[in-house]
Amino acid sequence: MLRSTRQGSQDNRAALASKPIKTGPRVYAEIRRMAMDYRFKPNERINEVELAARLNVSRSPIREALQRLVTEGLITFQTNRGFFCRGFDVEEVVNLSDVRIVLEERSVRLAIQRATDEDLAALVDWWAKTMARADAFSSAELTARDEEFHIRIARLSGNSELARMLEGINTRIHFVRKIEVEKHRRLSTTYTEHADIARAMVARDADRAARLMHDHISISVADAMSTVREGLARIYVDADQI
Amino acid sequence: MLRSTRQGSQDNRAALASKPIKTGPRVYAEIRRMAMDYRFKPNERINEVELAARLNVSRSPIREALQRLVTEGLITFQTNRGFFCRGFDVEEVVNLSDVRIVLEERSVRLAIQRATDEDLAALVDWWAKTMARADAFSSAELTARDEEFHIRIARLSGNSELARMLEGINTRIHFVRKIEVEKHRRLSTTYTEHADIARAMVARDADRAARLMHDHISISVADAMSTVREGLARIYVDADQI
DNA sequence: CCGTTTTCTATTGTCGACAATTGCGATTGG
DNA sequence: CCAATCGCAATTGTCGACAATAGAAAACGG
Repeated sequence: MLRSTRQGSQDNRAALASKPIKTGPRVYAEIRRMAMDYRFKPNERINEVELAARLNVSRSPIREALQRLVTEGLITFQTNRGFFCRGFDVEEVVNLSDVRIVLEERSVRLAIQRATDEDLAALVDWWAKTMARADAFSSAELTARDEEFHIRIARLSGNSELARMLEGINTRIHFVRKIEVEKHRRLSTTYTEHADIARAMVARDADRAARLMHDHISISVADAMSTVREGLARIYVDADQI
Repeated sequence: MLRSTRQGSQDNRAALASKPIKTGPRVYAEIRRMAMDYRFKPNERINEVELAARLNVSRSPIREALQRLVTEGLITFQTNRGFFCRGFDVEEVVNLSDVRIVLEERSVRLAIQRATDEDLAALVDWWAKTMARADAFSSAELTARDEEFHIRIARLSGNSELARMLEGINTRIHFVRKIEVEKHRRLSTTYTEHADIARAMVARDADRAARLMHDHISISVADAMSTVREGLARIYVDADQI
C-alpha cells in the first residue's frame, strides 16, 4: 500500500479532460500568465507547494517552470529562500521602454529593407480590418492586437533574435500596456499611429517609419508613473476578487 | 536498507571539499559554461542521466539548470524529446550582432548622459592598464577583458535591463568572440578602438562614441562566415581531446 | 529485397520522500 | 521592556522510483 504512487495524478489528468495538454507546458503557460498579470503580488514570495496544489501537480514541473520564468525576468529567485514575483516599479517600466524603442526602430528599418511588398500590404490590410472592428473588442483583445502589430513587424525584420527579444519585453510590459490601452480607449490615437507606421513602411520611408515608431512607443516618465500607480491599485484591489 | 537514501550524494559533497558551492548554482554554472564553449556539439542531444552522472548529482538540478539555459538561448528543448545544444550558424551570429549594435550604441549614449566624470575617467584608466599588460594575457583572459569593457559601459548606462540583455548576448556570442580575439591577436586594433571609445565618452561626444562603437562591433557577413567555419573546426576537432 | 508493423529499449516526465535550511515565535537574561 | 538565543514549524533542495513516451531494432508480409 505504499506503492500506489502516482495514482492521484492519474486521476487529476483524467479529470482534466483525458490529456489535453502535457503537464509541463501547461503548468509553464499558466504560471507565466499569472506572472504577466500580476496575479502574484509584487515581491511576494511564491509558495511552491501551494502553487503545486492549486495546479494539481507535483513541485517538479512547478520549479522547472519557475526557473524558466526567472530568466525571462518575470520571476525572481534567491537560493534557499525561493521564488518571488518580480517587483512593479516605474524604473523597470522606463528601462524596458527605453530598450524597446531602439529595438523597435531597428525592427521597422529592417522590415522595410527586407519585407516584400505583399507582406507590407498585408500588414496594412490587417490593421485596417482590426481598426474597423475596434469597438467590438474587449480591452484584452485590443491589447493583444496592439502586441501583434509590433510582433508582426519584428518578424518581417527577418531577424529572429530581434523578434525574440521584443517578445520577451512584450510579456514583461504586458500589464502596463493593458492599462494604457484602457486609459486611452476613447482617444484612440494608437490605431491611427499604427496605420501611419504601416503606410510609411509601404512607402519604404525608413526614417519616417522609425521616427513614427519612436514617438509611438515613447512615454514620459510622468505617464509611466501614473500608469504604475493605476496598476498598483488594480493589483491590490481587483486581485482579491478574482 | 531501503532507506540509505541520499547517502551517495552526501559522500559526493564531502569529497568535493566539504561544501564549497551549493549544488544547484554550481550545476547551473558548470552547464552554462559547457554550453558557452560548445562542449556539447551543435544540435547534439543532451542526455540528462549521463550529465547527472558526470556532475555527481541527480537529474533534478540538471533539468532545472537546463530549463533556465533554454530561455537564455544556450539550449534548445523539445517536449518528450529532451534538451539539445543550440545550433552554431552564421545567421544566428549575424542576427545577434545586429541586435548588439543598437543596444551598445544606446548604451554608450546613455552612459555619456548619466555617468560621472570619475566613472568615465576610471574606465579610461582601467583600459589603459589593461592594454599595458595585454601581452601577458591569455586569449581567454583577453576575451574576458573585452567583454568586461562593454559590460562596464552598459552598467554606466544606468539601465539595468539594457545591461542584462547585453550580458545575455555576450554569453551567446562568447565562443565566436574568443575566436575573433585569437584571430586578431597580432593586429590589436581592438585595444585602440576601446581606448578611442572611452576617450570620446570622456569628451561627452555622444555621436562620435556611438559611431565608434558601431564600427567597432560591426562585422561583415564574410567575417562571420570565416569565424563560424573556424569555430566548427574547433568544436569537432579540439573538443575530442579535452 | 523493401516497406510496414510490432516489440523492445533507452530516455524523459512526474511523483512522493526526506534532509537541509530559513525564519518566526517563544523563552530567557539583562 | 528589550535584546539575544534557542528551538520549532514551514519551506526549499535533492534524491531515487516508476510511468509514459519516442526511437531503434526486430519481425513480418508482400
